[in-house]
Amino acid sequence: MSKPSRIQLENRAAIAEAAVSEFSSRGYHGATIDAIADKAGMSKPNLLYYFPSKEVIYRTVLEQIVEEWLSPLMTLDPTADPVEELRRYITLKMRMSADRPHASRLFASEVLAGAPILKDFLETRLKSLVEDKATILQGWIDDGKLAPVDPVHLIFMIWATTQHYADFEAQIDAVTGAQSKKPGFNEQASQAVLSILLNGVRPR
Amino acid sequence: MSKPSRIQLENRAAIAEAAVSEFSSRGYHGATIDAIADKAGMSKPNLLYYFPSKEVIYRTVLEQIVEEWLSPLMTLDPTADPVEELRRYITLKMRMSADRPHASRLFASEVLAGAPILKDFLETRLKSLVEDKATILQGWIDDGKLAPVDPVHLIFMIWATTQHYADFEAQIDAVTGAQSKKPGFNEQASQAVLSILLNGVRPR
DNA sequence: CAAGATTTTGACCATTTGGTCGAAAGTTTT
DNA sequence: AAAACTTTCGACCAAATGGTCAAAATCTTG
Repeated sequence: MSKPSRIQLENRAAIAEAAVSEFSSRGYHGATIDAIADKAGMSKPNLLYYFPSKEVIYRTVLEQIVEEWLSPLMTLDPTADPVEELRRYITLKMRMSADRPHASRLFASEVLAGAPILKDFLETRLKSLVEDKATILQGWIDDGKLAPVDPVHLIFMIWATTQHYADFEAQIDAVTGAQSKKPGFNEQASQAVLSILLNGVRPR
Repeated sequence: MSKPSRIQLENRAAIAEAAVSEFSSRGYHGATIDAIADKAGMSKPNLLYYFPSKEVIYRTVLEQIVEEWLSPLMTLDPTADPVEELRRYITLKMRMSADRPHASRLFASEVLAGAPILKDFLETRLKSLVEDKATILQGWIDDGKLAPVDPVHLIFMIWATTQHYADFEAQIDAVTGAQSKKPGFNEQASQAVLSILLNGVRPR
């Protein structure tokens, strides 16, 4: 096993990108290898030279997404100011939603379907991560620095609201008249989300 | 055209229920007529005697869902207390999420895919409904009865958080250790959501 | 209960699609 | 530039699946 060639790297990347796009908008079963290969600029047999099967493509891109999806949650600093920490985290997640909407939708699509592939990951790594962060939040609550709310539900709410802007983009565009494409929309949305969530958890 | 017989009504209902279940967990393309027919307790040709095609089944159940999904938003009373009105609405949506998770997920799946079927509905009826309710919310804000937040984003946040409990059930179950099946979980979730959202919009 | 209408289904067809194969085209190495 | 290796793809296959049809079974009604 030698290092992958330049062609290998380029093609694998092109396939992954095309796959995220196709899987996220058509769903696992709706996406076809042909369409992914087309979008990646190669023939179907050529694509299958790089990935052995459709399912492996799916697993591969899903794993990549999960890794980058997870990273920002890991950085909650228990010694910092809770409201500012949450502001930073929410802002980051809003930006991720705006930057990689396909990735968000692919993850959503997998979970919607009952997370057949990610179930194990969710039950182990994500679970312990959430428990970990919930402890930090609970510590802040115990110190009176945060209003008393169930920390796990707070985490769910942050995920729900931030990811909503990517996952339900079609609905948001329809209702706002495609405002979400305009520059500044994301800032406006972040404003609103931050205002409500942070006021919602500020101790009173 | 005479009235549908008892058999017609029963079978159409059984098919619709099976279809919601299949479409919501497998997606449009992943669901098969065979599986829907099986779940509805009949053969595939028999199912196709009641619905001419897969797409018509899909459209039919989606329309039913949209109608019931829409109804609770219509009842915001501008003369009532804003926080209490929002509490009522959020509670109702949380209950809907818990009662009809499949329906919620089917709707989510359609919007995730770019709302190919519902686009028109979202751009017309839902849009004007949102504009309508946003006006009511803005009125409350102008009266100082609600914190100044963009009303449209507030509506999005309510949808996001409440539907999250149905749409991401797999993730929530994984992270909480299948707590969501236990009685009382929905009350606890409602508590947290209400606490954060209502405190978030209460004027200060 | 018999005639007519409705409901049900086994057998079948056409298309789509995931995946294979062998040979051709292109690259890299010696 | 020849050998060796990597990459590409046309042609093909088998399974899955949406949908048809004619005949059988069942139900309704005069």
